[in-house]
Amino acid sequence: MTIKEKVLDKRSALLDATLYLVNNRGFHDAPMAKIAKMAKVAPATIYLYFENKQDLINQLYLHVKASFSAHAFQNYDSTQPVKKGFETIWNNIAHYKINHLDEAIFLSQCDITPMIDEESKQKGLLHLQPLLDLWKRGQEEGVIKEVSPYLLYAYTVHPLSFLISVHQKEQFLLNETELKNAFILTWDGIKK
Amino acid sequence: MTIKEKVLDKRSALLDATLYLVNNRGFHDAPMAKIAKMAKVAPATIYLYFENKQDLINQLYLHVKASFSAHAFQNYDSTQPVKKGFETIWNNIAHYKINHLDEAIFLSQCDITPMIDEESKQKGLLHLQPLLDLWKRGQEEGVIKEVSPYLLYAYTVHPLSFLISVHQKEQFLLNETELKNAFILTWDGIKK
DNA sequence: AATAAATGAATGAACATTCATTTTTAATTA
DNA sequence: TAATTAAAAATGAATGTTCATTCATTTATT
Repeated sequence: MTIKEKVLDKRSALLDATLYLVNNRGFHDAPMAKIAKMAKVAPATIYLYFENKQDLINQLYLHVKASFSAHAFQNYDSTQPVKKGFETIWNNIAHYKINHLDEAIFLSQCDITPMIDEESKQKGLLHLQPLLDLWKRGQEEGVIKEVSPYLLYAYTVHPLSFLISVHQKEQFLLNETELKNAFILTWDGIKK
Repeated sequence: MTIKEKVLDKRSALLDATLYLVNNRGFHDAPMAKIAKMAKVAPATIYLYFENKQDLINQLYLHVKASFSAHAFQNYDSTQPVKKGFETIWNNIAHYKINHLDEAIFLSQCDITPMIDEESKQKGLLHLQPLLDLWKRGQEEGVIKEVSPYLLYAYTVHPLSFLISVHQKEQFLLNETELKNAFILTWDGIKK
C-alpha cells in the first residue's frame, strides 16, 4: 500500500464511520469520539483530515453525492431515445440506492435536515445536469409532459427515497419485480 | 382564559417552539434552554409537561401527525367514486402541507431521521387506513394498478414532501396551477 | 537526525436534568 | 367579601455529564 493509499484509507475509514453513525443514531448522537473509535483512530486524528465536525459532514455529503452521480450516468448515452435514456438513468439510480443502502439513506437525510450547509447542498446539485437536459429534449420532442423539472424529479427519482427507506426497515421488499412496477408508475406519470 | 386553556397554552407553546427550532437548526441544535426561552417558560417547566427531550419530540410528532390526518380526510366520503375520493384526500394533504409548511417539513424529517422512536412512528401510521382502504377498492374495481400500497404511496403522497421542501426554500413556487399539474402526474402514475 | 503523522489526556463550553425555593391558584374559613 | 392556608405550578440556579477541540508528547517515515 502506497503512502497516498494509506492516507486515503484513514480518511475513508472516517467517512465510513461517520456515515454509519449518522444513519443509525442521527447527527445529534454521533460524537467525534465514537467516530474515531469506529475508524480505529484517535479523536485528535480526525482533525488532521477535517477542520471540524461540520466540515466532516459536508465532505462526507459531497463524497457520497459524487459517488451517486458517477453511478447515475453509467452507460448513459445522450443520443439514445428519450425513454430509453431515462430508463437507463433511472435504473442506475435505483440500483445504486439498493446496492448502497447506507449512502442512499444518508443522502435522503441530507436533503431534508439542516445538517448540511446550503452551500454544500448547492454544489451537490450540479451533478444532475444530464438528466435535466434529457428531460428538456423529451419535452421538445413531445414525449414528456410540459411541467417543471421539479415536478419531474419529485415523481420519478424522489419516490425511490421512500421505497428505499421502507426497504431498509424491512417493511417492504424492493426487488427486481417491484422495481419494474415502479418504473411503470414513473414513466406513466411523466410521459405525455 | 380557563385553567385548562392556560395549561394547554403552555404545552402548546413548548410544542411550537420545538417544532420551530428542530426545523430550523436540527434536532442536534435545539437545546432545552432555547426551547424554554422561545416558549417564554423556565427550562425546568418543560419537565412538568414532558418526561424528557425524547418524550417532547415524540409527543410533538404524534401531535402534528394527528393534526395532519385530521385534515387529510376532511370532506372525504368513502362512498364516492375512487378517483374523486382520492382526489379529495390528495388535495387535502397537499393543502395541509402548503398551509402548514413547518409541520410538513417536520414530518418529513421525522420520516427519515432516527429522531423519533420506531414505536411512535408506528402509532403515527395508523391514521392512513382510509386511504389504504380506498386504494384496495380501486384495485378491486380495476381502476388502480395492482401494486403494493408502498408503491402507491411513494408515487402519490411522497412526491409532495419533496415539492414542499423546494417550495419552502423558494426554489420553486407550488401554486394552484402546479398543484393541478402534480395531480395529473399522480393520477397518471397509479391509474390502470 | 529531521520531519510528518498520530496519539491520549486535558480543557472548557454546552447541555439535559434536578432541586430547593418562590409564586400562583384554589379551597376554606371568618 | 376578605383573610388564611393548603396544594399546585413555576422558577433559576446548581449538578454532573457529554462533547468538540486542543496540545504536549510519542511514534513512524524519510
